[in-house]
Amino acid sequence: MNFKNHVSRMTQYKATLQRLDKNGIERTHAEKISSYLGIPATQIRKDFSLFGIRGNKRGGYNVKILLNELKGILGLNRDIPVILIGYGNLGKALSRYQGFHEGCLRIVAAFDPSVGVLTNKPSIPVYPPTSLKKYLSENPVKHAILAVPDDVAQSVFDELYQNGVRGFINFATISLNVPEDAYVNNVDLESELETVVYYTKKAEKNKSE
Amino acid sequence: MNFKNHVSRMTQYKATLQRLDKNGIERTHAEKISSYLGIPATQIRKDFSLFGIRGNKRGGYNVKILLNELKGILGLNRDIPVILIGYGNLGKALSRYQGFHEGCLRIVAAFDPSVGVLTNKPSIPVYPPTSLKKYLSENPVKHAILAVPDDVAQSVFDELYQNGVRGFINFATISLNVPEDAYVNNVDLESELETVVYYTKKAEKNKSE
DNA sequence: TAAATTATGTGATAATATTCACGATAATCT
DNA sequence: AGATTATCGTGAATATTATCACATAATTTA
Repeated sequence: MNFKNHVSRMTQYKATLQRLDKNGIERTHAEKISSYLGIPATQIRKDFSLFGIRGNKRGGYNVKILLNELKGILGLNRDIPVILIGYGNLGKALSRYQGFHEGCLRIVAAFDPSVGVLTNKPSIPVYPPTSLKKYLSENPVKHAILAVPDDVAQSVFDELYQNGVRGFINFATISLNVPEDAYVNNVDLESELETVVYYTKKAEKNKSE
Repeated sequence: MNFKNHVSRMTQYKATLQRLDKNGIERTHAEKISSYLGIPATQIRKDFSLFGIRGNKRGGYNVKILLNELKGILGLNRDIPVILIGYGNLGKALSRYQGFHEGCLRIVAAFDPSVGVLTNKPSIPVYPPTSLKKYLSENPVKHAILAVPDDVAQSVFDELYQNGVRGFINFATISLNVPEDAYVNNVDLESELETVVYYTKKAEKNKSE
């Protein structure tokens, strides 16, 4: 079983529950979450069931408890340090990305060859790639964001893997050669936009028929 | 039928074919594409079959022809202008994103309230949000990238929709209320990174078992 | 305290997606 | 030319994922 969609939905549930919690809401239920996310309530319950989450017949779910269960399942109930490789435009954007400041994921350092010529003061420490090995031996970070050009992506990946990093989000548009005990989530922004073009055409056509 | 996965794979095939073409390669075949993308060759042929793409028994596919067919199916055989809403860090990164410079997708303008106080010279024209309506009446752009804060995402979406924009990629972490004839692709970077945490744990465990 | 109501939880069912198995055919070899 | 090989194309089989239908439990109402 792959769970690909399940897990992605679980993160959405988590985000929704965080919002509810922040707004001081104490109880919720599948229909409510459904209305926020557009995911059928029955799907939500099925997902919960699959991961062993139980609610209360009548009365739904306690927001704080559910949120903690979701965090536990996703492994997000502790601070997780992440390093950022590549401090170009995308890297900078990610290092300041709102979403990361609220959750438990922390970008703790960036690595980029242009470290000497940075004009604006970066919001996190930026080191030269040569110090990567030393850094990882002192700070055993398990997760990295690859925001580097395609042509160096594989070699950067290899070095990170050799120094213990196992989880990656990869913005380069090549598919990496990945050992079994590592995981890479490829995010191809161009491809995402291209699917938009396809579905938009389709949505407009459906409407006019 | 939703085709969600099919279409996303089709964009990957397109990207691979573009690379092959750029390298001057004239013929390819399903196994070759498979080795680049890690998608089974039989899946690739099945996808092609579904969209009516035919190759040559023995001899595979002509790269240029296949590439054109893929572009045609995806609607990417002409220049497609895209506007960018929100010229913060993420917006800037996207406007300079390599991927977009090679394909047929062009970010033609950005809109941001901070237009007056930009320090570095932007690579595309940046206008204040107030000129959005006028711009769209003169330039009927159909696609937009939403890189705005959560709290304004829905109202920005509504204004764009009212002025003819129908395809969106949305980086805000709220789910938008979307009319039937529009399409929104939500990209939640935090969620993407969270799934990495989950699967990395799982990959490491699998290995050690 | 019995009836009505609101939600959950899950087995059964339906819908989708992927992989397999193999026939067809074009290119190459002998 | 005939045999051999590489590769496609696709119906059938399998696996995965989502939805439905409904039994069940907690709460409220009368």
